Amino acid sequence: MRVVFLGTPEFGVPSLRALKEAGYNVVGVFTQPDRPKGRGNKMLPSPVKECALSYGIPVFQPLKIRVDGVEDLRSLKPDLCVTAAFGQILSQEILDIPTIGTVNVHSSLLPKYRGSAPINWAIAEGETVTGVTTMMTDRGLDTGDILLKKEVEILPGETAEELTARMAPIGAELLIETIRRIEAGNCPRIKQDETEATYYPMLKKEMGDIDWRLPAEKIVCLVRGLTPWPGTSFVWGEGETVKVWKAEVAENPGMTPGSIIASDAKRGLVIAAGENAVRIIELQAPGGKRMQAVDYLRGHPAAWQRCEMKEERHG
RNA sequence: CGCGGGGUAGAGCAGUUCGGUAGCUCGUCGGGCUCAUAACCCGGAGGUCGAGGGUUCAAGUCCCUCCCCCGCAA
Repeated sequence: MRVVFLGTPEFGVPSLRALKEAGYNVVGVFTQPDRPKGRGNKMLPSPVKECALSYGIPVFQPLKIRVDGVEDLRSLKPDLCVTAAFGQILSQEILDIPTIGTVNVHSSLLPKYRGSAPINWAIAEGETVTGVTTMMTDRGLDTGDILLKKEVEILPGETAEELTARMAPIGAELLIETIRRIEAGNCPRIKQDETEATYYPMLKKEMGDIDWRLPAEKIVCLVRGLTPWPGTSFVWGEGETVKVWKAEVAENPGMTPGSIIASDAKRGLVIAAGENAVRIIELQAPGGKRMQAVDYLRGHPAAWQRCEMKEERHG
């Protein structure tokens, strides 16, 4: 069976690797073009590209696969296409190429959390269980028929980064099982229940702006869900943006949201929220690296003076 | 060469403008006080100031080169 894999970030790597190790004939890999990344704008290949090259699989990086990737894909004569966090929308023309169809590995329990950032959103919404779903890709956004699902528990305090790393191999395993059952002709295939469906948008930088009027519980979940990107932050005093890496719910003696309840090395950094308060455990100041909040306070003994929070940030 | 911030004791920082004995908070070690404590008091250890070169009587500080870390941009 000729398989073409489409994926970009780290999440897809275990799936690609699993296909190879299960002995499938991966005849080509599509991934996002190398883009200038990081300091100095160095061009960096995607994790999936690196993995593909290590296996000697031909790599294709069309800017828009539905425009300039169609012929390449067709020439590979795939029986099956597999997508895992590819990052581009497939056209019907593309979907029609593989004879069996296109299987997508999606990191939520569909039809919940459709969209490009299901793991982040599941955590941000305070879920305790999520999962991976394999589905037949169709024209819609994560709307295709469900093949197999596997639940994954979200651990207390777990960040999107940690959970993604944990779910990627689970997705890979489910993918192989899915393909085996497709080959065997006994793979379930059920339509998604549209009444149960939820869609969540792409992550944007501004989503990480902390609104202290929200309940502390909500803010803490947002911090976990948006780690490491886009991250959560708030503005401290005179325009200094402080990034929050780790936080927990603390008690609020009744102070107004955004005011500082504590900021010393003994009690830590505690800020009042709409309900309860948020203790910031790990933070990152401009130009600095992430550090324990108490460490930051040691070097900035007057930090408490800059306590006017901007409460009217993004409504 | 995309833009910017930074590297000083185990941790976090000040000192660099204008060269002149290496400082602060915390931790750590020893001692003391207390029914007791994340409290308090006294004392000690711990630093090639990222690396190399240059200027100077004298460089953490001025000049040149390099290395490393971080933010923006996705």
